[in-house]
This record gives sequence, structure tokens and C-alpha cells, in this order.
Amino acid sequence: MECNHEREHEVAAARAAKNLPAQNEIERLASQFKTICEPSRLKILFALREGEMCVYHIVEAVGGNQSAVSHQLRILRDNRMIKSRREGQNILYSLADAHVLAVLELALAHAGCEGGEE
Amino acid sequence: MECNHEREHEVAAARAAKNLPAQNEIERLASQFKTICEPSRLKILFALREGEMCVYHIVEAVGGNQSAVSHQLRILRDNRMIKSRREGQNILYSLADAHVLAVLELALAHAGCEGGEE
DNA sequence: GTATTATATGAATACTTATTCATATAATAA
DNA sequence: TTATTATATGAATAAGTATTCATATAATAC
Repeated sequence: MECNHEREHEVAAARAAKNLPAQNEIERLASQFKTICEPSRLKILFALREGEMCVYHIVEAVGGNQSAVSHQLRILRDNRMIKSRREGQNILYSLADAHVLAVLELALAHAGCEGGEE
Repeated sequence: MECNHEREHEVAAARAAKNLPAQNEIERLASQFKTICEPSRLKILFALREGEMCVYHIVEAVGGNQSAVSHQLRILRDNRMIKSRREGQNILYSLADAHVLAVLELALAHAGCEGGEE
């Protein structure tokens, strides 16, 4: 493989290699996306748009069983998508910050426009 | 599990359930994020910021072997993140549209601010 | 103290997916 | 036609991960 392209493309390739984000930044990005690439976890995030909720109510809102939801909450929390605080016997979860929502809404808008109106 | 919270929280849960995006929309979102949650694929997308490139140059820019890159290009293309056109023996790839870049840049900005300056 | 309720978590299983290797296709050159 | 170059792809393997089940922790009530 030696590629018979114009030099223009070669330059783009060299610049691309040089302008790639650092490996650790790429990996951080990847794990952020990995955190929100599962329907079960996306549902939790969308549910938390309504505000702080305990595990029981999250389960009610998104379906599934308590153990599965708890595991997913853990993953979301470890990846800083959500935060939690204890209140008596309950643990209340909420979105970590506005950025999370921003990415979701942006992607939602993108997904929505595949119908053709653009 | 019966939850001893104020009625306020119950209402949030009910609204959350009602306001969840439709299941098929959730799944479409999930697969979009799944498409970009792998470092190898993220690198390809970032590389293509510089413009159209053939497979050989993409391999040069992101590393790895040709087969692996081709497989990832396929996944990116099937999920409409990139598009391709043939030019002689080469296949030139490019970003599908500006939305892709927008999500990446937004996430990149988010990732960048964990250092503390917010 | 014991009982109950809310949540978390380790381990096992099942599912998904990335990567590699070998080979196929498709364009071009001779 | 055959040879070469660029890219794609099926199959196998290996790595990752979601879900379930059973159990643990932690707060509260008795």
C-alpha cells in the first residue's frame, strides 16, 4: 500500500496525525461516550432531567430491576455523569452538571433530523 | 421497596417516566454513542477533521493495521458518521456532516474542564 | 439487641464487540 | 490475459460488559 494520491492528501494525513488529541484525552472521551452508549443508562440520565430522585423512583421511571439499576448508577457515578447524596435510608441521585444534558440534547437533536428536514 | 419520600419526588418520577424519549429513539441515540465510544474510531473521526482521506492515509494518521481500520470505517459509515466515495483505486472518506464534529467538540470541551477551572 | 427497608456489590453467565488472519473484490497496468 | 495495488470482509479468537442472583451494608424502627 503506497497510495497514489496528490500531495495535498499526504499533507492532510500528516496534519491529522499531528493534530490528533493526546491518547489519554481520546481515552477519556471514549469512556465518557461508553458511559452513555447503553439504553438502560441513557434512560436513567433522561429520567434525572426531572430532578433528584431516589433509586426506587428511578427504577419506577426507567423499568428493570433494582440491582441492575444500582449497577448502572454506579457506572454513571464513577464516570461523573451523576452525583448522589444520602438522605436517611435513601440515596438521591441527580445529574452531575449541565454539560451532560447538553451533550444528550445535542445528540437528540441530531438523531431527530434524520427524517429529512435539513 | 416502597420509598418514604415526599410526594414531590413521586411526581418527578411519574413525569420522568412520561417524558422519557421513545424506546426506539433511546436506542438510536445509544448506537450513535456506541459508534464513537472506541478510541480507534474516535481517532479516525478526529483525523478526518483535516478533510477527505484515503484508507492508507487514515492508517498512517491513526496507527493500527489496514484491516482493523477498514472494519472501523465500516462501522462509522453504517452509522452515518462518515461517508465515502471511490476515486480510481482509492476510497476517500470524510465526515458525514457538521453535527458529528459538534458532538465531538462539545465532549472535548467538557473533558477538558475537569482540571478545575470552572 | 432484632426486624425491616433502601441500596450496593461480588460472582456467574450470557452477550457484544474489537482485533487479527486469511482471503476476496475491484481498479489499474502491462 | 496476468500482476499489482487498494480496500473490504468472513471467521476465529479474545476482551469487555450487562444482567441476574444472592448476599452485604447501612439506616431506621421496635
